[in-house]
Amino acid sequence: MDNNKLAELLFPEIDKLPSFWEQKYQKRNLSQGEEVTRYAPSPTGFVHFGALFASLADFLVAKKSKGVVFLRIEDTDKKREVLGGVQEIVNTLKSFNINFDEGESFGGEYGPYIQSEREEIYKTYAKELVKKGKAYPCFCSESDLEHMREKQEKNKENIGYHGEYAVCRNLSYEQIEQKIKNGEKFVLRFKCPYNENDKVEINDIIRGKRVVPQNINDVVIIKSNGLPPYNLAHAVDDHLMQTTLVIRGDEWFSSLSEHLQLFEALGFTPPKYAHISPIQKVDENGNRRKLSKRKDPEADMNFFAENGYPVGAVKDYILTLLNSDFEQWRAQNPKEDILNFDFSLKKMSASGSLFDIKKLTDISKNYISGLTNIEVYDLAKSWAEKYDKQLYKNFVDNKNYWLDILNIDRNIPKPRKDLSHFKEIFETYNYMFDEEFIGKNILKENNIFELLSAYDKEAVLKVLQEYPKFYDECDEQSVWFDKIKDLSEKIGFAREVKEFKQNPEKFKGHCGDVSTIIRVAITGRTQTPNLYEILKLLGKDSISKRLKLALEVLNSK
RNA sequence: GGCCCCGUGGUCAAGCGGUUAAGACAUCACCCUUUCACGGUGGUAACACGGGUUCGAUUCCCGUCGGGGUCACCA
Repeated sequence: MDNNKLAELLFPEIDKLPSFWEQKYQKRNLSQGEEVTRYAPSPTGFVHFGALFASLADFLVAKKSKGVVFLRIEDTDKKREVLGGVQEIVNTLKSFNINFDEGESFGGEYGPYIQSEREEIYKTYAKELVKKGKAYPCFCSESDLEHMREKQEKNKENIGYHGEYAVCRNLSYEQIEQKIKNGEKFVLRFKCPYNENDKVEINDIIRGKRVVPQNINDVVIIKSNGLPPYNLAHAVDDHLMQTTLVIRGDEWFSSLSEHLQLFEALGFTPPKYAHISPIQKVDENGNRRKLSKRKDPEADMNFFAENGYPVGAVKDYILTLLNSDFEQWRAQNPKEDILNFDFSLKKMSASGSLFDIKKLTDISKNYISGLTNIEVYDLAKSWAEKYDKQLYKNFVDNKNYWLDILNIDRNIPKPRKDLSHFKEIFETYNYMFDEEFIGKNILKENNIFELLSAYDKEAVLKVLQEYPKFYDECDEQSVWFDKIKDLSEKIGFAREVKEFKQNPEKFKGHCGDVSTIIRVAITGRTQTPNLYEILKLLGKDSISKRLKLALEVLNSK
C-alpha cells in the first residue's frame, strides 16, 4: 500500500511536516543537571492530595536543579472539563506557593499549553506515522471491540487489539477509501511492532531498572474526535516541550512500555520517569485504597484550606511523606525554606503510604507554635475572611485583644501547642469573649456541676464569693498566686499541694483545687492556658460578672 | 483471570549480608507542675509465611499469601 497516499486520505487538512514544529520550538538552553518537569492535570478544577504531592515534587526537582517547571492542561477528553477549572487549579497551587515558570496562564515559548489547542501538532506527527507505515485507521465499532474482548476472555488470551484481532490492520487502501466516503468514523491505531514474548528494560528513578513485557496492543493514538488520548499527547508534548523528567502516579507504570514504543516510533528521546505510589486510606473492610475524591474529604486540597491548616504545615507534612528524613531536617531548621532541604526522588518509597491526619495535626501544631502572635493572627484572619465572616469581623474589631490572647505562653522557650488548624481557633478561645461566654451561658452548657462535682459545694460557693476580695489586677503572677494560697488557707484548703498530699485528711483540698474552681467559673473548663494571663486580659469587670454568674447557676440547682 | 508493583511496630519509616533492628506520630507510665499543654525519662509494639544461597539472612534468589495497579476512543 502507498502509505503517503493513505496519509493524505486520512489527514488532508495537515500540510505541515514534523520539521516545522521541531523548528518552531527551539531547543531549551539547559545546563548540565537542569531538569524540566511539568504538572499536567485535567481541567476538573479539583486538586487531589496526590496531585499536590506530585506537583510539589515537580516543583522541587525543577527549582533545585535551576530548571523549569510548567503547567500543561490535559483536556483531550472534553467530558472531564469543568468551567473555570483551570483557574481553580492554578489558584489552589498558588495558595501552596507552587508557581510555574511557564504554562497555561503563565505564558512561555512552548505553547499552547492546552492540549485541545494542539490538534494540528498531534495530527502532524500522526500523519507522519501513517506515512512510515506505523499507524493505520481502524473502523471497529464499540460493539466490535466488545465482542473481541468477550472472545479473548473466553479463550484466556491477552485482551486487546493485537494479532489476528487487529482486523483493520489488513484493510486495503480501497476499503479504507470506501469507508471514509461512506462517512464512517475512524480512530488511528499505532501498529505495534512487538509480539507476545518480547520484553523491554525500563528504568524508573524510584523503582530502578525492571524488565517487563512489551505492550502488544495496537493502541489508539488519535480518537474519533480528532484528538489523541494521553499516550500520543504525552509523547508529542513532552518531546516538543522538552520535558526531561516525568513525575506521575504509578497507575501509569504499566503503560510505560506502550509510551516508550511511541517515543521510539516517533524518533524522540524519552524523558526520565519517576512513578510515585498513591496516598492511601484504609476502607471499611480494612483494605487500603487510594484516597478517593468521592469518599474522602481530605483527598481534596480544599479540605485543608477550609479547615484552616496552614499551607506551610501541609507542605511540611507532604514533605515528610515524600522524603522521610525531612522531619529531622525540619527539626534542625525550623524556619528554613523547603528549597534548602536536600530533596531527592531517590529517597522516595516505592510503596504507598497512608494519609495520617494525626501526623498532620502534630506537624501543624509544631508549625503554629513556632509562629509569632502576629503571624498566627494574620493567618487566622485571612482564613476567617474566606470561611467565617462573623469571626473575621471579630478579628478586625478586636485585633489587639486577639494578639494578646495569642500571646499567652507563646514567647517562651517551649510555646504551647494548642492550635492545629484555624477552624478551631474560636472554639479554643471562646471563653475570652463575654458576649459568647456570658451571652450563651457556657457555664450551664458545659455543665459546671459536673466539672466541679469533685469539690465540696460549700467550699466552691465560698471560693466564688470570696475571690473578688483576693484579686487585684496589678499583682504580678507570684503575688497573684500567693493570694490564691491565702484564700485556700482561709477556707480550710492546703496552701501547698505537697502539704495536702502528706496529710490529706487535714484539708478539704489544696491551692490547685481552688484555682481549678476559679478556672472553671471563669472559663467553663478545667483545662486552659495560664489562668493569670487570662484573668488579666478579661479584666476585673468581666471576672466579677463571671463569678456572679457561676454562683447563680450553681444556686439554681 | 493475565501481567506489573509493593510487603520492617497501629501509622510514616531508617536499614542495602553480622545492628541491643534507628527516629517521628499515636499509645501507656512516671517526673515537672495551680489545670491542661509544653518539656523530660522510660515502657508496650515490627522484619507476612515457607523454602533455598551463605559460617551467618530483615537484607540476595524462588515460591506462597496479602494488598495495590493495569488490561478504554479516561487521564
